Amino acid sequence: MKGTNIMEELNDILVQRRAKMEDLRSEGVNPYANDFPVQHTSADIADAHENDDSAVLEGCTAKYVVAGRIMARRDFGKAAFIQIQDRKGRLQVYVGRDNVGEGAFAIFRKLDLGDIVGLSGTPFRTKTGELSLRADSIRLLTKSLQVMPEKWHGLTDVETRYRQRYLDMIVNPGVREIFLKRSRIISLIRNFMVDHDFLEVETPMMQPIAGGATAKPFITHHNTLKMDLFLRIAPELYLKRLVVGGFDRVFEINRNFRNEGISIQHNPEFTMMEFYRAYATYHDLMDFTEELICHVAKEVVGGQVIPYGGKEVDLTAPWDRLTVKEAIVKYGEIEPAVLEDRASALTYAESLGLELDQNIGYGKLLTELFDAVAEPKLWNPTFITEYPTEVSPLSRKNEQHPELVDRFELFMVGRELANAFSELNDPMDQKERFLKQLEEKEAGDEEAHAMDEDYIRALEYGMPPTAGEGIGIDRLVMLLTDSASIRDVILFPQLRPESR
RNA sequence: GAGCCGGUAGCUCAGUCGGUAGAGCAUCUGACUUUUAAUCAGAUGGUCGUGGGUUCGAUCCCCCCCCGGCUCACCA
Repeated sequence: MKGTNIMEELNDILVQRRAKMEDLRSEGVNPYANDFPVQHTSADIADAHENDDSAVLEGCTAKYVVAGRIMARRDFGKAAFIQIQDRKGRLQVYVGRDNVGEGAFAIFRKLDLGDIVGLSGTPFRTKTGELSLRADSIRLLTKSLQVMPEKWHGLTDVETRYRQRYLDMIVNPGVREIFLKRSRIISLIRNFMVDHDFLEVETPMMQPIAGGATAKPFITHHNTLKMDLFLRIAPELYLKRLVVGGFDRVFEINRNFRNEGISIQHNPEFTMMEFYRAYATYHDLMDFTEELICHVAKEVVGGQVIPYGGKEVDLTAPWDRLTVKEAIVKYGEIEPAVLEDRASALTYAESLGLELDQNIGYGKLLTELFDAVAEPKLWNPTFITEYPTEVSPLSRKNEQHPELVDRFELFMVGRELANAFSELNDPMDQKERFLKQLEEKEAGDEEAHAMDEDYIRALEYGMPPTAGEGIGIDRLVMLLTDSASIRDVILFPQLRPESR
């Protein structure tokens, strides 16, 4: 039988809800009304009357028209207290038969937790002192056919929270807070950049060559062009083309996609801000980054010492600055000489239990050591400089030490938050670096950088000396919202499809 | 990709040393016009993640698979 009734698959509560909705319809109540002009929020009432005592409110004739979802309900036969939730918070409403009328009250009695109502009323204080609204009218605006999670324990199952984020947002106020903060953080960053005369731009998400970083890309296909495209792993090469074109202070806040593992700090799509500033060096960007993040933290968290993971992070400037080697020496508690030649560094790495290719380059070896020994211990913000040229195909070489590049990464709470360098603008050098990367690709490194001929051509027209940086926005939001997992700061984190 | 842990009512959880399951909240019926997890009386609700095996009998033991979490690997 084709038309198996879906009702048969529903539990009793869901069947009841649907039946109630039909009842309401038959009584002439539209369960999906669309004609209620809301005039106030819960916050308007709180803001206006939080300091009024019951005597003052007794004479108050102000009328408020609000709407929201019923989150709690305490019935007393001919009256009830409900709590409604709107975008600003919760409001207690006293609904009495004598105030709203017998007909409206009879319908109100049939409403469920989760239903959305519109109502009007005047403020008063209850016997226990809670600022509330005494409804003089109430009506159903939207029927909820699903059941709200438990009022006390709420929704804690992480899988359901991520899959049904809407429900998570309804019942977990902390989740709302995080995403309100996320929005605020991004606004603050955007305003800061614009105030410093940066121009916001949008560059391709679908790219014929996935450049600007070393990572495995997602592949997609354009039917009409009959060509594969890559979802971008970074906007870098396009933004630098804009610097060549004369937009010499640009930034972009947008998604990158990397086809790699998922973890507590990695989502396949993540938000990054990249910015480029001509006539600046990576030293300038260290100061700029300090200023930017301190500013955002002050606005969002209220200070420079912020809670994270049960501890505190001190963002007070100036931040520590160490070279890669200094950091390994400091946190590995070794003699500097150990790192001065490849062989002794490799012996040291093996003593730590690192499994490395015997042919690993000296530069790569140093960064492996740094990741193992120093990164997890960098709690307060620290700039790390003097990265090997070998692992930095797009960075400008240091003029005194060409085996190093003018680059820093910023670390906090044991993880990388930003990566910046003085840009390589010598097209010949750039071409050689790309060729070197191609060799590595042929040697089996899937993530080696691809050759981008047009980018070389752009550099040949001349790119002014420029410094550029990428800041991981999700990780910054994690830090400023004291979130342990990147999934807690991404509205819809990537999950496998729900099995049915 | 590997290891460990988990999946029982709408939600939060307990439980069965193998004899087909309980609580609280929610829901339903009734009482109640100032409650704050309201209260009181009664009631309903489950293919115990999926499939297979062992067994007289499996939600429980074994195996495969699915989904999630954490750790590691890769990376930002």
